[in-house]
Amino acid sequence: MAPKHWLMKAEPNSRIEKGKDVKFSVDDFEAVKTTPWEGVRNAEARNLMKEMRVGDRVLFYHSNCKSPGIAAFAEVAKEAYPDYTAWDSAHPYYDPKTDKENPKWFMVDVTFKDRAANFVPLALLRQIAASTKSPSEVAYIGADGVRAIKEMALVTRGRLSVQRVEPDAWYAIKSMAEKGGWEDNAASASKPTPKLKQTKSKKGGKNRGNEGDAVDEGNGPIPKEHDDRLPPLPARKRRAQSDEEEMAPRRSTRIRK
DNA sequence: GCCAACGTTGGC
DNA sequence: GCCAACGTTGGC
Repeated sequence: MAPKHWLMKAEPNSRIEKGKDVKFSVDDFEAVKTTPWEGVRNAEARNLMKEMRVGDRVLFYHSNCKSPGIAAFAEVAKEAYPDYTAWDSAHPYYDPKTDKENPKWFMVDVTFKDRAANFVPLALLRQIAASTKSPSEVAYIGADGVRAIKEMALVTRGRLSVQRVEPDAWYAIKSMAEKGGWEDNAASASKPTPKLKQTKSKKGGKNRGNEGDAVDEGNGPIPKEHDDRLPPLPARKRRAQSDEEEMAPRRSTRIRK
């Protein structure tokens, strides 16, 4: 049967969690090609991964960064199996409440397919979703594309790290990634992003691929775990209600305002 | 099993 | 770095 479509989020910027860098950018993804999508600690996201089948298509999304958006296309390479990182006490997403007899968390393997020739910023998707029709630059996605984008979980709820995507939305985004056509700043329309003159040094050889703009997280060297033995840490890594374990009743440190 | 407090997600 | 939104927790 026809492949289904999904969206999966990863963080392109370095962030240290329990001593490990959870960064997983499109460049990291392209370099490893296939990765276990470990670290998902949210039940709904996990359930969606269990529905995935080999060959399903995946939008690879850059999250929690300066220019969030769709950076690449990928494919499901292996169906859900227990996420062993939940049992590794040294792992950032260790979950002491689970055990091997009765796995709670699952992951799939995902294979990198193509980089988006044009990074598709969340801001553009929001802009499309906010209007009744697409901006003229992306008129080619048609009414169906607009409708489907309006309905994307990415736009309507945001906080889920693994989402279902309907085919029309997938095709619309695929076209946008291929054709582009929008102004660079259309994406950041609502946001005052002063762009400096581009006298900048053109990012030297290492094009980080964020055509969206140069987020560039500290050009740090790619984290060592890039050898094929160590899987990178993709996915939303938080969502772990794990630490705390049995102790620590909720403490009220909340001081807002 | 309700629901308010709490913590996390993640855009901005 | 702020903070809105929202999922989770746990007291009752």
